[in-house]
Amino acid sequence: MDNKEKILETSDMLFSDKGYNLSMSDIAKEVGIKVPSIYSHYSGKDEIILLVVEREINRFYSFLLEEIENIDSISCEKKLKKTYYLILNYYKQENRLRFWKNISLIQNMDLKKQCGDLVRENEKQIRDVLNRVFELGVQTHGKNDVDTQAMVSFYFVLIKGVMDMMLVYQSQGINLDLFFDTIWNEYWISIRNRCADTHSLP
Amino acid sequence: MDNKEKILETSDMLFSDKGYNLSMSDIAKEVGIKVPSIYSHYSGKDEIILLVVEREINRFYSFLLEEIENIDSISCEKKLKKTYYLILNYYKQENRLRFWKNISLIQNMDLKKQCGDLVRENEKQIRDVLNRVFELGVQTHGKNDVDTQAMVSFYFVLIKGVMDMMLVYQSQGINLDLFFDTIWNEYWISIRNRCADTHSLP
DNA sequence: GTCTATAATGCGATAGAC
DNA sequence: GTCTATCGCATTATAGAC
Repeated sequence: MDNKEKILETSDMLFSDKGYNLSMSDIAKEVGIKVPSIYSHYSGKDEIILLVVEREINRFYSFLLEEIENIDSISCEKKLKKTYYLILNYYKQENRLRFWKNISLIQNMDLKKQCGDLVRENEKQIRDVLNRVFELGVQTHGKNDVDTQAMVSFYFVLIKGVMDMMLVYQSQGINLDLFFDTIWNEYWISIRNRCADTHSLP
Repeated sequence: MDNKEKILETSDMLFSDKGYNLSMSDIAKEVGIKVPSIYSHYSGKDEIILLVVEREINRFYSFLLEEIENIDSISCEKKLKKTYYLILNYYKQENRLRFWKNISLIQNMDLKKQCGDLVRENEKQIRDVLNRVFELGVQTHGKNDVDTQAMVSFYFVLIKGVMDMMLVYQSQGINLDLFFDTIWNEYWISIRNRCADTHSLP
């Protein structure tokens, strides 16, 4: 791997650790070059961070959209559950959760806005896909009067809430898989009456 | 107000804005003194931040615990709903959400741990209170086999998730009250079968 | 592309006069 | 308690030799 690429890989790692406060000297030390050499590849710190964040955003959302497309089940529950675990297992990976948390904490306002816009744009796509899943689910269940947009919002709250708790639990070495299951079960009870494929009241 | 107090008030404001990256010169400028004067009141930046965070944590949790105690309703739903809005309306206040987000992002690891421990300690108290609310709720509903700990976890996920979304919505000027209501309704559907005081199936 | 040397800035913190 | 002056350090970035 050439140094140009190595700089980005190193910066990805450092960004997940230190966020915007990663320093050029940190990068140089880790890559094994001196600071001025970095400037022969990139214009500066902000360009590097933007590139690293863009790459990660594209990687995650293209992965997620492709995986969701490939869920062959027509069951609403299975699609939602699979997506839930897809997202959470992605964030369970070393550093990925802190990487994403650090995006929203970039101190440079211009850069922060650029990254935030990129995230929102992609998140909207996921929102649309999920909305269609819910619409199909409530139709199958024969409840056309249900507000699917609210259900998507609630689904997002669920994911974001679990991610927030993960940060704490991860540092305490608590078993995350068990936590994921517990929360999913609680959640599924909440919506199975509205978009389950088979009626299964308690 | 004397300068000693004014330094803390200013630091509270600056911390919610810049987090750990607030600078001694920022504080001095805002208070209207020079940097060395701060050192005649406090030992340094870390002491100031610790004091400011401690004050905020104590303020919030004593407020919350007192308010929860004072909910005279015996209805499980009302208690949970009231608590939900208490917390979210507190965080809706100018800066408070970013203040709390910044606690978890303090770059000084010792300081971060001290603050984190303080939060966890207080959060555990809230957890216990909520657990009793759920226990009472499921008993009244006659469903003793329900896992109330999981319900508390789910309730926490709910709150944390909404808070995460608030950060985005707040900056976009979206009506938060409507969002709070939507999510609460979605949530309540999920648990009314298990701890509602009156059976009210759809 | 990589280096040495250095500029320019900002930071937390201190000495010591008043 | 407040100030001026200053230290020591880290940061991003550039000039110019090789």
